[in-house]
Amino acid sequence: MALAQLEKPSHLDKLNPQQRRAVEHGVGARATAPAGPLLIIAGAGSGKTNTLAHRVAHLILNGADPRRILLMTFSRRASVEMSRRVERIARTVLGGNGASIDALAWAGTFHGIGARLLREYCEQIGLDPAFTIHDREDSADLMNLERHALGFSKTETRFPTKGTCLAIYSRCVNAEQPLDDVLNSSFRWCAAWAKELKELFAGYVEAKQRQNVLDYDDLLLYWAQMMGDPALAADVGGRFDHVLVDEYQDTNRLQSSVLLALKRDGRGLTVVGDDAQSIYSFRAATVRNILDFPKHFDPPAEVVTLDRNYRSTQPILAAANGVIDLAAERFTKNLWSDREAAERPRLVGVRDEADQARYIVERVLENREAGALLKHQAVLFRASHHSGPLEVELAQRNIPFVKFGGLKFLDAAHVKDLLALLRFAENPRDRVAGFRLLQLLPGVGPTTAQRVLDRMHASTHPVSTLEEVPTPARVVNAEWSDFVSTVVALHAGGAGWPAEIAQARAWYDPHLERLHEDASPRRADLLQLEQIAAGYPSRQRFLTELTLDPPDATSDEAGPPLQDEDYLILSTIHSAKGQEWKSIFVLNVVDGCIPSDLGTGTTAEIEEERRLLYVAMTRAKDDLHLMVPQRFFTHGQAVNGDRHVYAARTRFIPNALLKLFEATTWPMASAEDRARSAAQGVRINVGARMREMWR
DNA sequence: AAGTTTAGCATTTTT
DNA sequence: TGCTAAACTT
Repeated sequence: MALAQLEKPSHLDKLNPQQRRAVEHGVGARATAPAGPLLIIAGAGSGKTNTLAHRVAHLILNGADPRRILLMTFSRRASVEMSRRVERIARTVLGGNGASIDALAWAGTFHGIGARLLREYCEQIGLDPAFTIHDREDSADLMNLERHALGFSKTETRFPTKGTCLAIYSRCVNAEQPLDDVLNSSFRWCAAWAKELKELFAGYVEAKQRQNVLDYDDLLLYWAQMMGDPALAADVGGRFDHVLVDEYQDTNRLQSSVLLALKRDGRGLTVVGDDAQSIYSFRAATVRNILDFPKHFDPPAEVVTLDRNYRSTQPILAAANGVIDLAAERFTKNLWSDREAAERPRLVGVRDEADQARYIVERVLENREAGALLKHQAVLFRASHHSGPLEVELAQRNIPFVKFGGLKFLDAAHVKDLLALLRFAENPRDRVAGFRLLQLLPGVGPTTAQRVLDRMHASTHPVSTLEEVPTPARVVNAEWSDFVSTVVALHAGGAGWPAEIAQARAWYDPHLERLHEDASPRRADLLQLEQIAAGYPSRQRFLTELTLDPPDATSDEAGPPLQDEDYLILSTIHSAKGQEWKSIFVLNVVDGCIPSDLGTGTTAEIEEERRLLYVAMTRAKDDLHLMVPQRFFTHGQAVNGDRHVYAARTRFIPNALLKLFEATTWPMASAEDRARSAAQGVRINVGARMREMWR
């Protein structure tokens, strides 16, 4: 490895001076210990991923042990990409001869790394190693069980729904704020229920512990708690020489607590982010983490700012800068680029969502004719359902597409059923899984299910207790014994993985047939699940990884396109984070969609919506189309009804910014049409109108 | 106690 | 509109 230092460090040649500073910070021949903390403020398209990957590779090439590097990214996708790049850079430098470097052993999301550490340290912190992890919906279900048990579902005035309760709980944990503060700041309408909520949360926490399950928040919370013990903290922190965190603007208080506990003096710590792209405050992320990072340490962290954009043409950047310039608070500098281009981004007025879809399809095909792959073009939107009409148009015109964000494969009932069986076999105390599973049997309802689970729960060997439970009154004997023996066999794990999933599917199949009219596409989904399962070494790993990184392919009849096929990208703006495409189309750039009219409309929320538009715009390399449909048809009427509302261009692009755009209408409007739509210049809240239709 | 029907409800973004 | 939860029937 030392030889690498003697070679010309060609991998640094392509970096600009700031990037190079970020990469080389604290790395040198004389440096024996990891350097002090580093903050990289990296604007959109400034080569952030590349810089971070180079830094990791550079550390390794200078003798850092890749097994002692912790790299935390926002999503699994980002983590895979980062590992790939690090390896490529290192391989290039070392040439074909040297054995390739060890892969990064500790690259993943905060939650994924947390889960892994907790499995490893579970004995020290009194956690059963067979714990299972609840996804959001499972957590809400458990919250609901508790909500019923405490009688809050039958209150005089309506008690918050399970989802709201979980959201409140989750914010308390992630923001490290007391319940009263959270109620006051974010859930004002639930403030009257403070006492009951506290009781509910206490019950929820106890239930989780009894059942040996953790929710998403626990993965961070337990980790943070573990770091509260000096000996454990030293042990865990001592495993890593370097800790690097990507997308730091989207981390929350709890995550920063974990991080600071890992590296209290900041040595070896690198965080990267851009406050202008902070879009996850609904998940309790706070930009204060990134802003306050330098002064956490003495001496303060070194700050390197990357403001040269390599992605977008200058006119696109000018427009994006224009939008973010109007933000109430700005911390980072404007980006600059030397990618000259004549074309300004387009602001395209269309009549309605159907025209919007037609315009996009035409443009996408045109681009393809001109040589741009579909994969290099993306349609972005605020909310998952905004792409509905476009999806219809794409299907009609036979254009393949993949959608990111929104409904997950795992949300489908049949997939959840099968996973419940596997999870119950893994952890027979998991009540949410058991409750769902038992009720699949004809003749078992909530009461019987509860009774069986109670009995299992009272025992130290829940599975052998299950074997002793007599067949419930209305259940067919054969069905019951079939069920019990399946659970027993899976729990024992004799068949091995992934054979177990075939076993589970065999048991479930008759139930699938009985419960669903459309059994065959669902069966195909389960086969696909089995394929996915084969890629994991064990049931536990499969369940854990699947919960932490759910596949986002929706199970359309067409099935997911094959890898070598070309397809158009559809994505929520949130899911588009960190990515780039040649052409970008942003749907519904109107008030009511961006900003979304949901939420209470606080200044902070509005500002986040502005950043969301900024993120969407800065994904574009060569062309950018912002779509502004004028009419929205309202739901709840016959297909050819014409009740509709008018929308106004988003408030984030006021008249003063119009010079930065090429304003067009499509199809080419006649003079009267244009006059008429000009007369519609009233700003109307579309979403509110649409909801009013149901009042 | 299960299973079915109807009434009432909210309706983003995700690890 | 599409879903969940309460009310109703078997």
